[in-house]
Amino acid sequence: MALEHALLVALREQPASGLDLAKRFGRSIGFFWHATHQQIYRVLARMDADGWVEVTEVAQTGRPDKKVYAVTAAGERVLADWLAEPTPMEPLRSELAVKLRGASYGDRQAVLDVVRANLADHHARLAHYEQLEKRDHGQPETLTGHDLDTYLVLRGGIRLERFWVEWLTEYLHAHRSRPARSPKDQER
Amino acid sequence: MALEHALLVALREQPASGLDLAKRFGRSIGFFWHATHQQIYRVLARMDADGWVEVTEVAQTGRPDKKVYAVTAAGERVLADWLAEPTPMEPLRSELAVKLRGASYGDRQAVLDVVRANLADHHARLAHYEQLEKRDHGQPETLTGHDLDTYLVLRGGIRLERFWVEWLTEYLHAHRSRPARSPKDQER
DNA sequence: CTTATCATGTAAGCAGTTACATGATTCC
DNA sequence: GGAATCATGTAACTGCTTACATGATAAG
Repeated sequence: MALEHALLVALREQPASGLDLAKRFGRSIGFFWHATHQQIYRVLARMDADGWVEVTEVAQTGRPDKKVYAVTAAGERVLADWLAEPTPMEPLRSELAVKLRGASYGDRQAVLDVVRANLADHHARLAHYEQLEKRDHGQPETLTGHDLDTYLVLRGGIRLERFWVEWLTEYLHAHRSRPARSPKDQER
Repeated sequence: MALEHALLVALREQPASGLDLAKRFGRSIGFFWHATHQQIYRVLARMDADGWVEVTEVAQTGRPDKKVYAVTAAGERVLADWLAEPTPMEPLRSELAVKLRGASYGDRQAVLDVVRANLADHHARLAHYEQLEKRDHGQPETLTGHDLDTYLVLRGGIRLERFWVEWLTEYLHAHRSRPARSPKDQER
């Protein structure tokens, strides 16, 4: 379970409310982690009870109050300890990969359409990430500390999207080279 | 939820018992899906109740009986329908990525050690997959149908491990080029 | 006047992990 | 005699998702 620790990292970058965090998890941190606001609220409440974070209620004009969370000294210790722990290799769990493998047990063309749709999504994301790279990280050679880490995680996002684009392209290409005998033929 | 469908794919390849499936999920299918035997037993029981699979009790000499599951006609239909459904882009959830991003909030050297350990694991897996490719798929140009799909999913496993190796190598290299001022310095 | 955004939460349920249990057999 | 493998399962728990609820303001 690492949502706690992902939240600690996010809050050390910048104290924030639950909804702020949910939004950030849809952006930069979201390259490799995702969480809904409900889950974030629950975990935040637990972390507060455990003394890892502290809350400041902030009144806003024309908007509901918000609870801004910040990491406590105890939370900093928890995070530092976790960072030094070994992380076991996590197995990827991909529904699309199961479909690629099982394509011959259904309508092949329909699966290829699903693959094409996913390929388009990954292309779009890759373009978006590459734009972020150009916009936010002008001269990466000069970066150090946390700024360097942020950049390198974005690099990971880019590399991951390239992995998807290349793999799905290979899949489509391999099946284009070996079409069904007749266009409307069902495989068997 | 796709474990059901992953099991349907596995059982269409070859009818099997719960433990057989658990073992297979540690191998080829395991490139992109993983499940423990307890989870498999539970899902298998539900699929049996739903009429997606049927059980044959097989007596064995010197071993406990086993229940061999096979996909029913209804199960085949469920699988075919699912294969044609669009699959939303799934966000990757990586604990290691969180550590990369948060490294400056702990002992940087300890995190680099964690990264090195993971890099070694991914190197080993990559070598293993490449060996499988060489051993099981001599001339890939000749493959068609399900054999081609199996090969292409293995290709995905190889590409994914390369992604990890390249990304983690980039991370280590970037931090080797920008060392702490003094060897025992703590970052801040 | 409706929709979207800000902001926080409750409730119900499913998916998945971890620990434990059983009972026989084969290997060392 | 002890450990490992084959084979199936129960029980307890955690993590996470989905649906729903509230109540205000800003934008179209």
